[in-house]
Amino acid sequence: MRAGCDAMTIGQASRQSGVSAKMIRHYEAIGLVSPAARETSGYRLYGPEEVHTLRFIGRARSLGFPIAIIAELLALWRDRSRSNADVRHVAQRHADELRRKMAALAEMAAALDHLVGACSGDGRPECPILDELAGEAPEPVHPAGSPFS
Amino acid sequence: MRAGCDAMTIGQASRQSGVSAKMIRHYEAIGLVSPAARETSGYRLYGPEEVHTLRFIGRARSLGFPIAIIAELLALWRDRSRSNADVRHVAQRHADELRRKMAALAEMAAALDHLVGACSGDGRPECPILDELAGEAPEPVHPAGSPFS
DNA sequence: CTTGACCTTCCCATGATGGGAAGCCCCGCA
DNA sequence: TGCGGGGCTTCCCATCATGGGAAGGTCAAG
Repeated sequence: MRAGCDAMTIGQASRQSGVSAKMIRHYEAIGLVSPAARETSGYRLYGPEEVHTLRFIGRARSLGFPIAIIAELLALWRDRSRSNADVRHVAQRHADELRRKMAALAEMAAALDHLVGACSGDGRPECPILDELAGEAPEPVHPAGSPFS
Repeated sequence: MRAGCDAMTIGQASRQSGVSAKMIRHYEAIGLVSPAARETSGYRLYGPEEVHTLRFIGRARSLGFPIAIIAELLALWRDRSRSNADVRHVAQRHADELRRKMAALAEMAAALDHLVGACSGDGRPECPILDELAGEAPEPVHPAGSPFS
């Protein structure tokens, strides 16, 4: 494929990659992608190669990878002598992180469900939810351990 | 209980409430709590009432409530003519939000698990994870006649 | 009086994203 | 050739909750 024949502006690159122009500039500013070539006017120029990279970044973002990890993935992507074990390890660590966050949310949701279940919602002022938040829980939800670390 | 007899500094209030001094000042700055009384020296002074409020905030935070919603909860807490239905509704909405976030994470984790499962991690450069991120997915989710398993 | 712990305010950083302003550029149309 | 509209540039600000750290004032114990 001949490069340089189908250069495009940031708006077109944005549309083709699914990454907002704002984000493309941001990724350049923080060094995630190398500075784009410039038109004499100062406009950034993107070729299919760059768009491909941006799409890679977009997909990684949609999987929740943080920018720092995406930088690692990009380096591995470009390194033809990489080991897929390294890539797998990075992905595995991120999956673990996602599960950690899920567990934290699940814990909150469970506690919240319990409170909501304890509140009749019949329009009176008495409210176990507020009582619990105020620390005046008439009965401990979990017999041991306060919600604070 | 008589108020004003056991005033304390921000550090003590922090220890008793479990909310960091930094955050206590922040909550005051953004108007979540009313400005603390001041010692002649300029030190903030907190009584049991304020500490109680801070603990309320801390518990709500530990359930993942955002500050804006905590402000609502505080108002309801103080409103003796509140309806527990209102409180329940606020809590319910937050629980829904938590579940929404959990679902998003679960989706990412599932996709990631699939990729990790497809990568042998045997040390060679070939890596389905990078292939997928690059958009060169060799096989759809259900392998339809692909040469590699 | 010194020392050390504690307090004050102010600024900055996180992480990823977006909004918006001021100003330049480019293309098409009359 | 001139103009208008849309796209591009940079720069600043906001989110959301939290913390780090500096410069300087205060207090209590030794």
